[in-house]
Amino acid sequence: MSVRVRFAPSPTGYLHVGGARTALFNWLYARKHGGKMVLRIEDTDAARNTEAARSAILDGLRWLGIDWDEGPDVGGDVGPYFQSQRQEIYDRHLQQLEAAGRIYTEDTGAVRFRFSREPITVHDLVCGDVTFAATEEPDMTIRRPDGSYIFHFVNVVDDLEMGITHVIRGEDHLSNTWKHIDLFNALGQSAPTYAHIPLLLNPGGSKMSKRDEGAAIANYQEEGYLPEAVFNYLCLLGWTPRAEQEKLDRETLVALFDASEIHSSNARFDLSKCQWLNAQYLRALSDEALFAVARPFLVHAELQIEDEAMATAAVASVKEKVSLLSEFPEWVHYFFKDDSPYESDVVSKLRSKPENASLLETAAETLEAVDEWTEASIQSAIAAAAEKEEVKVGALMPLLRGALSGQMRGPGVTTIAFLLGREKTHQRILQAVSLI
RNA sequence: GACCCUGUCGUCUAACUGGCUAAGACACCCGACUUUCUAUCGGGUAACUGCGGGUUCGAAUCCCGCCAGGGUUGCCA
Repeated sequence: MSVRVRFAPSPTGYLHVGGARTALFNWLYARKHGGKMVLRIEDTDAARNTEAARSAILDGLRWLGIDWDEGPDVGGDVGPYFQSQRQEIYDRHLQQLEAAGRIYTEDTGAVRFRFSREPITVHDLVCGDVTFAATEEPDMTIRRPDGSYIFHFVNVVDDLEMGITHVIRGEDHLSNTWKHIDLFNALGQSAPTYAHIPLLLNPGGSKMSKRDEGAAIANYQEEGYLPEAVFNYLCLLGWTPRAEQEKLDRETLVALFDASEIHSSNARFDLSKCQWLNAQYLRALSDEALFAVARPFLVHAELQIEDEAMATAAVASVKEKVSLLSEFPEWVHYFFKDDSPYESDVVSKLRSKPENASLLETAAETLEAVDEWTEASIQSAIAAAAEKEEVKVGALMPLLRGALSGQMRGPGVTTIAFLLGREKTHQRILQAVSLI
């Protein structure tokens, strides 16, 4: 029997990291075993079921590169893939339960499922065999008086109808799984194989909630994470790929994935490691690819991109210094704007010695005299200025850095000057001198 | 309360069926390098493996008890 897994989010208006990781583990399992990934929208709660809420989930999944073989937008043989459109299917299964004598209707009109009240064992790929004693809970409601159905029932019916072979979901469902198995049995079917994966906890140690930093996948996109980095990081929580390094691409992760190696203890979410991984991915990009992904962030910061080649080089010049795309503007804005203020440590550096003015003026002169504007010629012009002023090159460089960029950090000074061009280089040095 | 899952550096995790000095990554600290850095390189702090018993020549690993954290216990999903 070929593998069929599913991710079944309810439309809440955003994709939660925990949900994303659940989707991701399902996806890995499907791809690893050549199975099908089904996406089903659990929108039985009409109040929350909006188009915007639904697309937020789909967008999040697509951004992460998690695709589905059946579900919204792609269709499939066992649809519809929205629970809100499956009423007749549920009605049919309710009748089946009725025929089996397993339901009864309350005075209020709600329908309850009669538990078998026998011990039930969940055979779980992650947690092993977990046995629940015969329950003493009241029978569970599966249909409301208004005719709509409750989660546990529709979830089971859909998994059954959609031929789901493996249910990979958060551990918060483990305690209710016996109810699902009871339902499967009552419908004369055997339950799928379960794998309950550990929960994602916030740094405080409780279940990640909407409010926690990093809870919504859309935030990662906005803050300049690359989807492959987030994908990679999420894999590392609760599962250890057996590899030399931790930066691993999708194909490798699929190849290494083994559901039985998923841990059973919860994991806290560590944003700084996710950032570190993102930095690794940024560095691995070509200059062109990096510029393509950084560009929207430059535009958002209102930097005017006139010369693409220059902009590409500017972004590339700080590639190793940045871990999020959103950090680029603050590192490169002076390549695009002339009115960026000098940072305070730059001003104090410039004013630290009275002779700094003449040093810079000399540099301006030797740079003006350069024939061809290349990094090499810029380097020798600066060296010449230093020699003329009888100081070390190392004494002049920081001044020039501050004068040209307004910052005491950044790419090499010759690179800054080269990318700025002869004219702006000259202007900015004189501007700095006027500040002294 | 009851039931379920879990417990190794601050965090994520290693440690084959019990066997080297409990390993790595992130973070942090220090140093070096460099014209600078949130970069790079090097080094370091950090876990009596939750606690207490037991089995064993030997326990992170097996057993018991306790404690702690998380989860479930809806006419939410």
